[in-house]
Amino acid sequence: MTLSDTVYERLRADIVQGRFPPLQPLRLEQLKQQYGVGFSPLREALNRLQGERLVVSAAQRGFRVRALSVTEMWDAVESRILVEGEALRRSVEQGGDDWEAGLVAGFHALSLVVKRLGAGADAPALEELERRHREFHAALISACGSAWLLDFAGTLGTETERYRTLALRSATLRRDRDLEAEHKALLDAALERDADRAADLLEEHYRETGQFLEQVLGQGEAAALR
Amino acid sequence: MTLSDTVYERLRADIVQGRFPPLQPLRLEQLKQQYGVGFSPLREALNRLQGERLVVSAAQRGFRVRALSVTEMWDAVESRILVEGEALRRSVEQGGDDWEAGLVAGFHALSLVVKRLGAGADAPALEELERRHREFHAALISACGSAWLLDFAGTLGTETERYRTLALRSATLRRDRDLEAEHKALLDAALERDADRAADLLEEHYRETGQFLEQVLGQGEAAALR
DNA sequence: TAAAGCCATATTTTCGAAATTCTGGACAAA
DNA sequence: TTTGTCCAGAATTTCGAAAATATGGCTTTA
Repeated sequence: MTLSDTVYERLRADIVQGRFPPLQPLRLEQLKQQYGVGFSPLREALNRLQGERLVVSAAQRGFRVRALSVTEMWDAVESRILVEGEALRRSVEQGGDDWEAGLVAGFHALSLVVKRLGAGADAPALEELERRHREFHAALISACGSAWLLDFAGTLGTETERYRTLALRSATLRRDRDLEAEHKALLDAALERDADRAADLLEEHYRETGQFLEQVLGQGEAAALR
Repeated sequence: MTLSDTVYERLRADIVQGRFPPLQPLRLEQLKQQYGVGFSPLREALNRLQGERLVVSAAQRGFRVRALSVTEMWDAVESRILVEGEALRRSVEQGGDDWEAGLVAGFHALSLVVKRLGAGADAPALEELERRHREFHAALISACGSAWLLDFAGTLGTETERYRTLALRSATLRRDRDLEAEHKALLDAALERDADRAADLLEEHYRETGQFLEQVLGQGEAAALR
């Protein structure tokens, strides 16, 4: 693993988890201090992040964290529904035993951390929740057989993760929403090989999240979107 | 425009048009000579190309041109049908006067170069054809309103372009296929605001191209896929 | 003969200095 | 007052050398 790779991962995490707010200029001199590396690995990492649409750059004017907006959030959510919906359908149709095993394992791991959390949820616990959530959804579509769909799903996943971390800083999940039940229903539909129902549930799941995000972002953290 | 940008575009064109064959190692010293720049802009360009999946890299082992294969080609084609199909539907539903104007203009420009080509087609003429073809398809989906779908469509477009340029070097377009008619039908369906028909035609159009590519790649240029 | 260790060479990766380019404010002219 | 120009400071971009790492052939050993 090169220095570039390390710095890439650290920068990525710092952006996704909102430690660099949207639109913040990423000054090389400062990052050099912060991460303790030279210009070269920094610029390489930033160029790669540009490909994932986490940063933007203008010639001779350096890099900035990409902006967030409610409009853009809905675009990401709807695109995700399209891409992951199709990937899920294919997985349900083509997935083998190992796919099913991965699903069950992923759901169980997610349930455990959800229960453990209960009411109190500090930052590292939320990160763990986010990670297992991501892994469960990755497991759902893992047998789709398309590298491109998985690629796009990954990009959209980190994109929407930016909004989730932003929202969860100011609000806690609505009590009237039973996330565990939504995931359980998704798991059941997948195991029963009901592709249409699974895709519908996934669509519903993501739209709900979108509405939640819109609500929170609209009121509380509007400042963070500028 | 920085040196990085320039070198990025040149490298990109050289890969897409097959002047660097698949799997070819991209040695920095050689590229340095070839493009007359230092290491920094080269590595930045290569890192960005990695994000577009045109090159791959392994730590301490440099960069290579990404491989091509028939399997991967079909994945790209099918993903393209999904993404552009949805984008086209939305464009047909939401597109305004300027969208229609762009469509008609794009189709006309494409027809002109197709007619001018006739039988003889040298390399620069083929590049022009490819450009207008790309622009017509871009115009079709340009009013979809989704930055993400346009982004994915662009990536898949350059990916499939790699296969087209490879195939067109060894084979000429089948005579029994009337590309102009296919495009005309697509244009008509779009202008008549028949989203379903347009999407079906687009799907057909891309699948036909896929079969053509499979045929050519399977026999003639199989060596180029390794 | 086969396997393991080692060295010379080729290549990538990183650094810090130098060159280039932008920004914002002060000053002058209309 | 407004507009335009110029300059100093700040930031990005580029370069070439130095450090770190892989590769392939050679020798040694079992």
